[in-house]
Parts: sequence; C-alpha cells; structure tokens
Amino acid sequence: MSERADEKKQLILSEAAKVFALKGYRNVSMKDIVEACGISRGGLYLYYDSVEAIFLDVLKSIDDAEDETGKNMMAGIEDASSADLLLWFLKEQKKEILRGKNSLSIAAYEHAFACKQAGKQSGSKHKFETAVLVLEKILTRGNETGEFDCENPGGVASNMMYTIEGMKICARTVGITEKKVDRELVYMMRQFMEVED
Amino acid sequence: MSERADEKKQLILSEAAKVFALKGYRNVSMKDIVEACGISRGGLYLYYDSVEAIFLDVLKSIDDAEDETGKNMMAGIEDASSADLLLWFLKEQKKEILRGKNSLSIAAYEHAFACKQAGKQSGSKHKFETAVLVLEKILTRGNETGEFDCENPGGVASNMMYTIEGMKICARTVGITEKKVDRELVYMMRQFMEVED
Amino acid sequence: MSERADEKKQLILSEAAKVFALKGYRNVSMKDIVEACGISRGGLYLYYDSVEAIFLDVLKSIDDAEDETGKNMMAGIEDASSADLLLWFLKEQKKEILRGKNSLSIAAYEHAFACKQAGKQSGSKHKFETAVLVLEKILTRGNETGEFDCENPGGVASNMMYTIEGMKICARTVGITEKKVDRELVYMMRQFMEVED
Amino acid sequence: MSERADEKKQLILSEAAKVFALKGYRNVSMKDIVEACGISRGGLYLYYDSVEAIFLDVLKSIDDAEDETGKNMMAGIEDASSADLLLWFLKEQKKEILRGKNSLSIAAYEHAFACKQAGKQSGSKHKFETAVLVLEKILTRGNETGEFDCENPGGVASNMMYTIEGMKICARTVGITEKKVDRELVYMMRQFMEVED
DNA sequence: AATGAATGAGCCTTCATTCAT
DNA sequence: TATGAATGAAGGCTCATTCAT
Repeated sequence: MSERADEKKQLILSEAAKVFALKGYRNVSMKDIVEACGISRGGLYLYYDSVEAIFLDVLKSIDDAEDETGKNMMAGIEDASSADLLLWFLKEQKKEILRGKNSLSIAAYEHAFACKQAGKQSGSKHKFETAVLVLEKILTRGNETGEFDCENPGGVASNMMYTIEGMKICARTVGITEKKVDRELVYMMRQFMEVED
Repeated sequence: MSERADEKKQLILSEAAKVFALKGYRNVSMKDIVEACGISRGGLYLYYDSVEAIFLDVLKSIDDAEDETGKNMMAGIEDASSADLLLWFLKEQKKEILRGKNSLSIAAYEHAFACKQAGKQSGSKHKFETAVLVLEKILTRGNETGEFDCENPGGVASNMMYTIEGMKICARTVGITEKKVDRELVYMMRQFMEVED
Repeated sequence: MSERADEKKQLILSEAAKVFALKGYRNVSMKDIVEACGISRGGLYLYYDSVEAIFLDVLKSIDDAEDETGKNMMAGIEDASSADLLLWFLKEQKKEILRGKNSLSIAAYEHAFACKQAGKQSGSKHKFETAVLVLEKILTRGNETGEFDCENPGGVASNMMYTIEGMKICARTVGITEKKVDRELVYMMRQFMEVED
Repeated sequence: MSERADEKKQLILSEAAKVFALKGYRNVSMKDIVEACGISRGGLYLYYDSVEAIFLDVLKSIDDAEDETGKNMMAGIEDASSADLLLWFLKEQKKEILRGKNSLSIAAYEHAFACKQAGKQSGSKHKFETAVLVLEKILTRGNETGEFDCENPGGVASNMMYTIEGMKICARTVGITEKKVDRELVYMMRQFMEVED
C-alpha cells in the first residue's frame, strides 16, 4: 500500500472512530462514515469492504496506540512503586468505566454481540486477558516489595477485572456513579493492602 | 383484552422470545417474528406496534415468571439455612452466566445500548438492583445466624453483583469456562465464610 | 330493509358526514368511519361496501334534506318579494362559500375528482344545474314584478353561479374574505337592480 | 447540483407531469413515478423525498415556463391593442378551462385540498392573484386608450377571474361545453366593451 | 484512485376486505 | 345481524453495493 493510501486510511479511521463513539456500532452505516470522512461512497470501498472491517481496524489502531502508551508508561516508571502502578492502572480503568460517550466501549460490545450472533470471534478477548496479566504482574511485584499482601495474585487479578468489567457494563446500562466506582475500587484494594478512606 | 387475544399474545411472546434468544435484539425484524409465529404481517400489528414493544413485553413476562419462581423458592425454603439460600442464589447466577444461547441476555444488552443511543431509559436497572438487595438480605441473615462473618453486607453484595455482571458480559464477549466461574464464586464466598475446594 | 336497519344507516350517515366534513374524502378510511360510528368493521360492511358508497349516500341524504328545506322555504314565502328571495338565495350561497370546515364541499370536490379520474360520473351536476334554474326563476319573476331589470335571466343566472362556484373553490384553495364575497355579490346584483353600498 | 443531475430532474419532472395529468395527485405513488421514469425506487429518492416534493417542483417548472411565455408574449406585442391582449388572455383561460385531461389542474386542486386538510399552505394563491392583476392592468390600459369603458377595473378583474375559476372547476366536476364557455366570456366582455356575437 | 449516480432488496406500516363465531 | 381477528397487497423509505466515468 502506498503512503498516500495509508494516510487516507488514517483519515478514515480517525473520523470513523468519532462516529462509532457517538452512535455505537449498530447504528452506523457506510453513509455515516462516508459523510464524516468527506469522501465518496465508492472511495470508501477502495479501502474497506464493510462497516465491520472499518470498525475492526479502528479497534486495532486504538489497541496499538494503547499498547504503545502502556509500554511507555511502564518503561517511564519502571522504578515507580507497585502501589503507584496499581493506582495508575485503576485510574485508567475508572476513566474507562465512567467515559460514557466519547468511548468506543458500547460500539465494542455491540460488535462483540453481532459477532456472537454470526458465530464469529470478536477481538476483545485479547484486551481483557492482557489487563488481567498486567494486573497480576503488578500484584506479584507488590508482594515482592512488601507493599502488598496478596496470597493469590492471579485469582485476585481476575476477580478484580471481572468486577471492573461489571462496572463498565453497568455504567452503560443501569448507570453508575463515580462515588460507587470509588467505593468498589477501594473495596478491592483492601483485599491486599491498607487503604485509608 | 379478550381471553382470545391474550392467548394470541402469549403465543407471540413465546415465539418471539425464541427468536430474540437466537438472533439477539438488533437482528430481529417484524418479519422474523411474523414468520416465527406463523401469522400475517398485519396480524402482528394488531398486538404490537414495534419490535421493541414486543421485546419489552417478552422481558416483562420473563421477569414476572422469575419473580414468581423466586417467591415460591423463598417461601418453600423459609426455614432453609442462609448458606443454602446463598448457594441457590449463586447457582442461579451461574446458570445465567453460562447460558449462552437460549438466553435473552444478549438481546437485553443490545436493547439497553439501543436505548442509550436513543436517549431512552432501559428497564434493566430494576433487575440489577433487586439482585443486590436480595443478596444483601441473605448475607445479613447469615450474619445473624452466625453462618457468615461479613462486616459490610451491602458493600459485599454490590461487589459480588458487579463481579457476576462482569462474568456475564465476558461470557458473551471474550468467553469464560465453567471452571473459571466456579473459581470466582468460591473466591467471593471466601470473603465471609469457610469454603472447601 | 327493516326499520332497524334503516336506523342503523341513519346513524352511519350522520357520523360519517362529520368525518367527511372534518377530513375530506380522500383521507377517510373505513376505519375512520367505523370508529366514528362505534360499530364493528364487519358491521359496517353489512350496510355499505365502500367509503364511496357511504359518501354518495351522505350526499344524497343531505341533498334530500336541502330540497326539503328549499321547498318549505319557497312555499312559506311564496308571497315574498323577488328581492327577498334573491337575498335569501345569495345568503345561503355566501354561507356555503365561507363555511370552511364543517362543510362537505371539499369532500365533494375530492370525490368528483376521484370519479373523473376513474371515468365515473359524479353526482354534483344536478345540484349546480338546479341552482342555476332556481336563480333564473327568481330573476324572471323579479322582471315580471318590475323589481329587476334583467334582459337575459338565463345568462345572468349561469354567470352568477359560475362566479359563486369560483368563490367557493377559491375559499378552499387560495382563501377569500367575507368582505370580498360581499363585494362580489353586490357587484353581481348591480347588473339588474339598484343596490346601496 | 451538477448538470447531469439537472437533466435527470428534468426527466423526472416531465414524466411525472404526465402521470399527474393522467391520474391526479392523490392517486399517484412514488412507484407510479418510478415506473413512468424507468428508474429505480432508490434512484428517485436521490432527487425527491416525496410525491409532494415532485408535484411542487412540477408546478414550479410549469409556472416558470408560463411566466416565460407570458413575458415573451407581452414583449412581442407591446404595441398590440388592449383588446388584443384581452383576447389573448381570455383565450389562454379558455384553453385552460377546456383542457380536461392533459392538465394538471385537477392534481393541483387535489393538492390544495390535501394541504388544507393538513393545515399547510398551498401554492396556488400566487397564480390566481397574478392573473387578477394582469387582467386589471389590461383593463386599465384599455380604459386609457379608449378601447374599454370600465368604471372599476379592479372589481371587474376579480369578478371575471372568479367566474373563470368557477368554469374551470365546473369543467372538472359537472362538465361544461365550449359553447357555454364562449357565451360566458362574451357576457363578461360586454360589461366594458362592444362585442359582436 | 476517486466519484457519486443508480440499483434493488428488504424492512416498516396501513388498509380494504373476508370470515369464523 | 354483528363482531373483530386475520389476511395480504400496496406503498413508503433506507442502505449496502456496484459501475460508468
């Protein structure tokens, strides 16, 4: 693919991302994206065959960006305390939980469901498992440094991520308050460390 | 509404429920339901104006049925131990988590998202909050009988329900195994009672 | 037809007349009439096969009633002056012109057009021609009594009715004011009699 | 709008005009127009959103054409006598009155009624008022040149147009003969000029 | 590469009409 | 007679996808 084409794809992805954040996945038609990008219907088809193809690429590009951020973060604070790492991690999760619009999460859920219905495999698996692993690593390190006292880092990590995932979905369906999120996060941390209110 | 019409509605609801379980919410058209029910297009409109109206009634009829079951269960085991009640509660949740197809949960999520996008209010809030309350009541009673040792029943209940909700959504997106569910449930119970592996 | 059935038809006609006055002809469906009459769909079909059949009967019943009124009026005022008769006639026409809603005239036009399109004959011909004849008779009598000075009563009568018909249709399309109607009527009368402003 | 699109619109308008002339306004569906134009359903929607939008544009294009003709006519015969202008004007009106099919007038009436029922404003007002003004101007000029003797040109003009409008509607409902039209026109002209039979 | 007009399938909705009760 | 549930045709509209330019 030429450099020119690559730029075009970037344009499409960044505009499409806004559309998905605003309208979810199921409500987005090729027309929406075409209009958001300011290109022609046929032009879009030169790069992507379907809304789904675009969405998958949007997700991928965002994941790549997040991985990058994550790595930089990790690298930049290699000498940070485990508690700091944990706080950073949970703060990110909290942001994601509370980010209602401007977030692709609803679109991602919708897409996952559409895949399920069609018998396809959605791409969200990797993201969740990665988060569990990162969390587990932080806990383990905290155990080593004596910051945490966590018998079963793997189990705790996976429990925490399920709870966080539960809050994420609840925020998008039944609703949740920031206070509630904070309470849950503190509750989780108490399992292996001292937290003041 | 005549009894005749009521029977027809029951037919529609039960057939539609199967369709929603199979195809989710967004993929279901009036045509799908019409065909599933073996009635005419116009005939369906005599009873329901839209797919959404049908879906809401399907949900309601199921909730009613569940409330009924729940009450009977509660009544039938009023002298059951709190531990038994908790086990029954968690077993129900586990079933719901693992019930992939044959479940309306995906459709319910999709509907909640569609509501969100349209600025409407989905009906799932009540269900979640009720579950938290039931769980809290069980925990409190267990404290009183000395079966459980749970300092903060409200907090634990809400934490447990978020975790369960997280597993539910994960089961429908990234996938989850029964073993994993069991491990999480045991982990949760360990917070306030003795559980053997 | 039994007396019972006749009463039912009367009910239908009187309710339907209101509907036609309100919604015109083309916007009226069997359902509208059924609802207005408070009878069943099938019940209506026992008496009338179509909206058109009902409308024609409504027109007929109204024409009959008007003929009756007209005859009574004519009889009751046989010794009235021709000028008085003319004034009564024009007053009736004015009322009809200005009666926007609450009038079947739009429905009648719509029906006539529908007939035209379908190659049928509408029933409005008779009404118009009758009016011309009545007017001509009044003018002729006025000539005889010396009240009017009208060389060509037939021509004037037909001219006046076309003008009145023109105002009627304009009232329903481009709009017309009462003042304008009065001015036109006075203008017409000046052709054969003295009229003060 | 590109030239290409403009041509397409022209095609649609000219085909649609035939359809409206043949079937009136209320009997015309998008499907009718689509078939008349030989294009696809979706294709038509690229240019017009509704039958009404098409009809309004048809009317407009015809009005524009008529304005053009009128101007040319006026220009070409600036030195014509007022009597000639009047004759031309009345001849046009006569043509319009007698043009049964091949005329959009029924459709225009139907549309006006549909607007009335829907509480909208139909566009026919302008046309009528313009005609009154033109006629008044002709009469006034005729007075100045001594060709006519008309005390009240405004009143006469409006009276004439109501009568003409009456004939127009009668031609489409109760029917009218050419002879009858001629007689009326002569009758009107006699009000302010000498006319031989 | 890029355009955007055009297609046609598919869904939604209404309504005249029939028919078993 | 009377009911009103049921039907299916018909019309409205949208959208993914293609294709000539």
